[in-house]
Amino acid sequence: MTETAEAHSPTGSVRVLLAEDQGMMRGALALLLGLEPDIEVVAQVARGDEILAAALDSAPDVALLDIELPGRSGLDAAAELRARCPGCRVLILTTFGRPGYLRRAMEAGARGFLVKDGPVEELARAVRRVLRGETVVDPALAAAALSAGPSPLTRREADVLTAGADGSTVADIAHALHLSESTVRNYLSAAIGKTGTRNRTEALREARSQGWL
Amino acid sequence: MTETAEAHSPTGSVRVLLAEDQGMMRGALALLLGLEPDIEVVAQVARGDEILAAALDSAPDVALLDIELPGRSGLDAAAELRARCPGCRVLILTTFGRPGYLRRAMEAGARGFLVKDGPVEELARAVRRVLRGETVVDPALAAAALSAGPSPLTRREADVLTAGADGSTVADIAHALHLSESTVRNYLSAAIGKTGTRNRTEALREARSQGWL
DNA sequence: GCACGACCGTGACATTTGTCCTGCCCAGGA
DNA sequence: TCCTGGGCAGGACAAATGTCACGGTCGTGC
Repeated sequence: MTETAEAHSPTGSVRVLLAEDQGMMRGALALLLGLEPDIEVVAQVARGDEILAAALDSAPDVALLDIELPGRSGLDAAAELRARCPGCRVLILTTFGRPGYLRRAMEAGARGFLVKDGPVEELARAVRRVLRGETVVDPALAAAALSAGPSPLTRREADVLTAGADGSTVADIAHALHLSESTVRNYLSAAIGKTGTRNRTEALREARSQGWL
Repeated sequence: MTETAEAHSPTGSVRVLLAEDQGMMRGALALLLGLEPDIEVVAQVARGDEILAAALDSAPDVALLDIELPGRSGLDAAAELRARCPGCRVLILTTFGRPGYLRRAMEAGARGFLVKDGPVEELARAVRRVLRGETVVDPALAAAALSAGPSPLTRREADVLTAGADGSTVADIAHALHLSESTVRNYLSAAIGKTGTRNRTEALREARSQGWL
């Protein structure tokens, strides 16, 4: 007995949940997938914190999740789905092929990782492959993710870095995180050192591009 | 005689050029527009510097342009099309409804300005309205753009700000722009003052959110 | 001609940022 | 048990950043 048979709804049509914040993108993808004879979009959400409820409600076979969503990260939602909605396979669909994103997606139990570049046809193909139990990942990206290793930043270092992303001063960050200014400077210095950069702005860029935040 | 008749190709089908860097988005929109019986996508490009050539080649009625494109800004391309391809109406399609973007789009001769939020149906509707000679702009956004006034930053202030966006030091910027470090600091200070912010990072954020860069 | 503003530069100065070293507490592993 | 690593904090110091006052050159417009 194949995995496909288990996962399929009896009608033979793949039930897909779509989570994507940009309205036009969401609508376009939904319409597109809906055109495929064997695919049916049963739920659409624009926020990360609406994913779980929608999934429990509509029991999709595949959840197509953007990562950067308002309310809750698609990666967090993926982990949640894994626990609360085991029949549902997660396929991550993201703008950025950051090594750290891929790593975290896999750790969260995602079955596939797709970048928003590349042709649209890949989307339906990936949905079907994931449903068949295959794992869908760009090999080059996978290699990069493996070779890069996990994030060298500690939880607090990442916190401080993101808290300063908007141009906040050391004092601002210290206040926001209930830390002393000395501590903030120490974390920032550590983050700068670990990223091999020269200041917090560069450190932030590097950490972001690696998917460490 | 209506404007529509002038602009239309004889077949009665609207010829559309699509410029959008994200592959999946581009493909999805092209497919979608292609589904409309009266619309035909005659050219697709992923870079800003390919727009003009493609337009001259395919003579579209409407050019659907993203703003943030590699190679050349969609806004610059719009101004170019206005001069070299007068029969072609420009419809800007962008992620961010920044007041300054709208202002510059209109100054560049765009006939419409659409944000990527909002439903997909708006897209085909906007294409048709632009072709009929109407101007398509979200009224709330238009009001914001008008009330905000034009950018207070001079060309050089904007240059220096963007050159420092990646965390470059004063010395880096000075070298990149062939300026003295003192001059760079003066421009930076001016930009910080005009944006009412406390440092270059905040100034950059503010200038970006206003569409001044 | 003159005022104005954009452009470019200098130098001095105060503040912020980044580095390094020290110390303490606590949890988990060898 | 000791050792290590994370979290937190203080202090001293050098470097980068931001401010200000000043001077000069252009072009545009009144």
